[in-house]
Amino acid sequence: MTQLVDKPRRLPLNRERVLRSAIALADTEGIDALSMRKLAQELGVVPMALYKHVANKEELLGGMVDTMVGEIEAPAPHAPWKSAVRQRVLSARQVLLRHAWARSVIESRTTVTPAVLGYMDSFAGMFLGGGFSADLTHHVMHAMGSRMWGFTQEVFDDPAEPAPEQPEMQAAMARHMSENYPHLFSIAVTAAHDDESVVGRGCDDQFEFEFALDLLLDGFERLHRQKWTSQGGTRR
Amino acid sequence: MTQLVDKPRRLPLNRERVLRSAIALADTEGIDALSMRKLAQELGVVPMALYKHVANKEELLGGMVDTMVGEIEAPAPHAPWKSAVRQRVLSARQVLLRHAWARSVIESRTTVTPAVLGYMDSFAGMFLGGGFSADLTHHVMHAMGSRMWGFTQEVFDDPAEPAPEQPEMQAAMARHMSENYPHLFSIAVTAAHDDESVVGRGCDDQFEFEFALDLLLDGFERLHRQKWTSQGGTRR
DNA sequence: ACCTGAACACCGTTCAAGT
DNA sequence: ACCTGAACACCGTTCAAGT
Repeated sequence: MTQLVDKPRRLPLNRERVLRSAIALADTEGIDALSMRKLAQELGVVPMALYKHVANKEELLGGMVDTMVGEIEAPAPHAPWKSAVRQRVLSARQVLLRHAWARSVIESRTTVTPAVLGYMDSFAGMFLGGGFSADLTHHVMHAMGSRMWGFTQEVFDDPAEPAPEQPEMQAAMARHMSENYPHLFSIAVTAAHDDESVVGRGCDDQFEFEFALDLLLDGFERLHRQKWTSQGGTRR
Repeated sequence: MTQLVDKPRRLPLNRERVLRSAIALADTEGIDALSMRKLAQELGVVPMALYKHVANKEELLGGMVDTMVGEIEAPAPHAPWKSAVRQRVLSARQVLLRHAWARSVIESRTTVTPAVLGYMDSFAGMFLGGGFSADLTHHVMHAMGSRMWGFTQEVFDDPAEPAPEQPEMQAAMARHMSENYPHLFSIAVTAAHDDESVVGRGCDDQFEFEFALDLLLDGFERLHRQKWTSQGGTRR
């Protein structure tokens, strides 16, 4: 009957603790740094111990996405569809900004968990509830794409890198840009225009996101008002 | 002076041969199957031999993207901006369909090579050439996002899996869907409606892509006509 | 029931050496 | 100049064993 208290008897692992720790690790170190081995180390446990609580790495990622989805606000109950959608997307965006890894995990979407399906379902429900036909809702959901989750493909950005301090370097880079990529240069300069920096980072991502979002929502609204249907369009 | 001919003297490696082989491997086996070691094996060479022609894996991927970008049609020289953009995006889409790996490689865009910048530059040039202000062009480029490359975030799809043959299984799945995800179910059914299958794969990706693309282009056109400017909007 | 040790089949990349 | 061998520091995961 020795005292068990003396032993550093860490509370036993469970799924929630594994997921929480994985999310914390991904939040702080980035998704690439999240390996089963590192996660186990973080939890003071041998790698294989994790496999009792999570089938494999894929399921771990799925679980992480599920808890992230849980953080997105529910749709406002009696709001008109447009503001309900808008608010929800922006809420998702806030969550995504807290969990930068979620973007890339959702992109490589081997993870269509029930929670994810549930989110998409309730998302579709906002359009249907707003009187959209099932047909239009379908296309509109596709058109939303990843914007449903609050992110855009940021395929376009940093045409100019931070360029640390040296004004000489910056000038050389600006010249290089203007010579080789005149169009990108001119739009970068315009964006920076009312900002401090000249070439780099003069871009308000939130603004760009809402610009595209509202463009889409306005388009949806127009089609909805016109009772647009794919039968009347060019389908097949 | 022995005959060199007898030795299986394979033509020496060079960057192009490495890239071509890498693309072929990624095209057929998928991007995950592309490792430096497998690629070396394919070329009948030890892994380290590759590093004489390619700095590291990152640069290999960059080179692959560059040759892919080269396959995208140049913009039609005298076409109005809208059809020029439209045609170019659809051409990019054709290329992307040939090289499925390109999507994910561009997404994880550690690869902003000169060729990629060149493509984006000429893309921006189509709007500027159409009379768009630099300001509007900037926002419009962001709104295009990955659609510039001919793909959308296919975050929404296969809510129902192939379901091989068993009609009993299919029925069970349909019931499960309609109970748990009623909204997704109703829009899936509508999409499948004029198709053969009931729940799965009733979706014409090309149609969805063009739907969203045209919605955006129409939106751009409207803003352009209205001489929209971010100063007049809600910016900052 | 839960955790561990040792092992397997992979990665990308380095360094010093071969021809 | 170009390629090789052996090694390092990682992966995810299996299997049989420990408590």
